[in-house]
Amino acid sequence: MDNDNFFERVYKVTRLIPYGRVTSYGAIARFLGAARSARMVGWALNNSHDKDVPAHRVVNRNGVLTGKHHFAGTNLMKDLLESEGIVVVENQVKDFNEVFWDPKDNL
DNA sequence: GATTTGACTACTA
DNA sequence: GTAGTAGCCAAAT
Repeated sequence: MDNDNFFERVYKVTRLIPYGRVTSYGAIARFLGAARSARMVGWALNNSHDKDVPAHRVVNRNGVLTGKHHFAGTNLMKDLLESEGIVVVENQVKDFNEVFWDPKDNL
């Protein structure tokens, strides 16, 4: 099943992120019950290369695109976010609190 | 099987 | 408000 692994769970939640919205690693981790495993979320997304996971919509709690360096292009993450209507300035999401989406909102 | 790492978060100075 | 350190859990080597 795709729900057996922690990774798959992260992918599923990340895929639930609506258009023009972003979330934080901690939010996803907490939603999965691994409140203190935010780093695991990042690691899971690292494996999401083969998955259809919008990892560019996941940022740290500060709204900073910490993982942009892991993307193919340096500005790929920023470009993707801006394409969704999200304003990104200096690798940081503007109005992060407004575009922030919590997985709990899906419940 | 033990050690290191890693796209984080929270606390403390 | 900024900077540095500690804690955390799970996978990779």
